[in-house]
Amino acid sequence: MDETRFYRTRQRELVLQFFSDHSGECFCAKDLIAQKLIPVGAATLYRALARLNDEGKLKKYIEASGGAYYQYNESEACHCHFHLKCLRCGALIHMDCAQMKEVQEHIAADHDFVVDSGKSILYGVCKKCR
Amino acid sequence: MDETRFYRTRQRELVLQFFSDHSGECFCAKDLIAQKLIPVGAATLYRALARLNDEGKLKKYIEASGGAYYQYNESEACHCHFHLKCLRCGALIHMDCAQMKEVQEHIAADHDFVVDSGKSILYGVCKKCR
DNA sequence: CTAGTTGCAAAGAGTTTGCATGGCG
DNA sequence: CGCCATGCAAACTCTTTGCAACTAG
Repeated sequence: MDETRFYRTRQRELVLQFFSDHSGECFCAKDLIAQKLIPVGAATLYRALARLNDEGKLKKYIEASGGAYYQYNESEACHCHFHLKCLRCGALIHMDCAQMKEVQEHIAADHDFVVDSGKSILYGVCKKCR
Repeated sequence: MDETRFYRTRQRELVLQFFSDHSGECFCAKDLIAQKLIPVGAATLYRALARLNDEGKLKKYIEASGGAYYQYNESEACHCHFHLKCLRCGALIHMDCAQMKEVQEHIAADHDFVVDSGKSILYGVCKKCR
């Protein structure tokens, strides 16, 4: 049994609370620390982000430049939810679309690959920036 | 006029040659340096990769962990070429598939977003790892 | 010869880790 | 109380930059 129990601490609550208050927005650790958006030590913040991501409460994205961004994850179960990220303005668009589910099925059937839409971001150029 | 002319140097030729010889494979700067795959100084390698990417001769990808990977760019025009990356074994699968072209058209038409397949990686689990 | 290029080493940026102290249960 | 979590600072990793020597044109 490798049952480890975790404490519910003020700091992790603060982090989760912050993201919950800014649902829909993305933040990277660097900014959260530099702008002191969450009153928590840097190391603790990194540890909290990693754990909350593991727990599925936050969603982690890798941005085009390679930086890690986090966002509050409201819809755990949605598997037809892809993200579109504009390379020009940086907008993150949530694409809830039934047809994309078919795409996943196609890839699974014809390419033997199970896509995790939650971890995949499609990069391109949005309407406004074109 | 800010016309800067560039020299054709042995080092940059070596880098491009290496990628050309390993067309279809991806490498990150770190590995190229650590394994001494190209007999060129680290700084020079980084500078060469950046420039060759700017020139369009190499293609740069950001991997899930945030690391930058480069690949020889043979077909500039191919826009139906997506990549599948296995989250377990790390395999990078090249998916040349006409149906994905339709997907891009769908996203463009219905979501007003032009996807750059060369910059987008779909994450998931490959056949072997399932 | 002139200006871009190399390579070393040092500086940076972002993230992780070690360890003593603090706090949840 | 035991054990996990915190926070500081130091360590790390990957990448960029400064600079003197070098080389393509």
